[in-house]
Amino acid sequence: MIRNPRRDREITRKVIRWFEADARELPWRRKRSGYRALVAELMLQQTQVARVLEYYDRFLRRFPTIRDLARADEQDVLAQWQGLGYYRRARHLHAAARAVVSDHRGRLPRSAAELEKLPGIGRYTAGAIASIVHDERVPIVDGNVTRVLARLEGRRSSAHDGKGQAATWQTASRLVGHAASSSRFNEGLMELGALICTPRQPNCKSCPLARHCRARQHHAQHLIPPPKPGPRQQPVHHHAVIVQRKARTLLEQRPATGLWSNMWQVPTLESPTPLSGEELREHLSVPLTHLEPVDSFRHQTTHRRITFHVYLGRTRLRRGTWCTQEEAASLPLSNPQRRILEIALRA
DNA sequence: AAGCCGGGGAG
DNA sequence: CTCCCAGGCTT
Repeated sequence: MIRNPRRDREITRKVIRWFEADARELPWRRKRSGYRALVAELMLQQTQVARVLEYYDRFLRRFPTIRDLARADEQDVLAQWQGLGYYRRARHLHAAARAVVSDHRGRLPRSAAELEKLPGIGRYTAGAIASIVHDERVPIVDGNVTRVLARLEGRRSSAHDGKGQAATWQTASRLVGHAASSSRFNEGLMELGALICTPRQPNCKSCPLARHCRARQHHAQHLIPPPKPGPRQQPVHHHAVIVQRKARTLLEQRPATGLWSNMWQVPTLESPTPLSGEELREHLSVPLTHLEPVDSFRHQTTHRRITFHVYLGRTRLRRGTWCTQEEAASLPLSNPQRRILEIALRA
């Protein structure tokens, strides 16, 4: 590794200048505060900006301060998060807010080291809040930065394994050490990855770092970083039974761990294979007097290919949580379960 | 080090 | 279809 401080400083200047000229106007950039950054960063974990835009302002209107969030019921927080995915983030955000109120007098810590002690905040998120809001000189590495720096340094191998990530953190740390503004350099590097140095067809003609980019010098932009093999999706079958009685629908809460934890659903039985009506009636948590299939659809998550088999059922059972459509709308539901309630509305 | 956790958009 | 996304936690 050849050190070149002049090159490093030039790179940080180029990134900062480009960012100041071409950065998008995003809600969390309008006003800066630790709380606003905290909400934005948790929502943005493994989630694209366009998707977060649909949630960010609404969430802040519902929970204007970190104390409002700490006071809220977890089900309310989950309901605000509904549809955004990775719901553990919502519970982490809620727990972090409560920790800040109980341990820090309601003031979010300013240093990356203190922030990283909060639930749901790892090295990236702590560095992002500390550097972007408070200009602390700490590096950040997310998916965008991994790609930008791998190309900039022409590191073809192992961008995603332990060694590759360590090298990327090293590079990010070295560069931010030369930056006139940690805030604008760090955010600029991510913005560059999102807008210019994109995974498939990077727009090198518009890139402020084109002259410094080793990958471009070797015409290897498309080879870096090598694609990361994803997990294989297992096929599973969810048999969901709509049970209605006097304009109310029977719902149950999912377990506290695993997929869609603590969220709600119509009585649903999961199985590796499709079940017959008899098998479904035998093993469903609710005794049925009637059962008929009405619909089916597919739903994908990172680790599963789920086929939802939707049924209409009847029961004599009176116990349980029977909800009107309005009540159900306020509960946290997965997207497929929300779709099933739409089917129930037409049934 | 690898698995788990959502959902949608791009190509 | 595949790959990716302002990752973190658990095992």
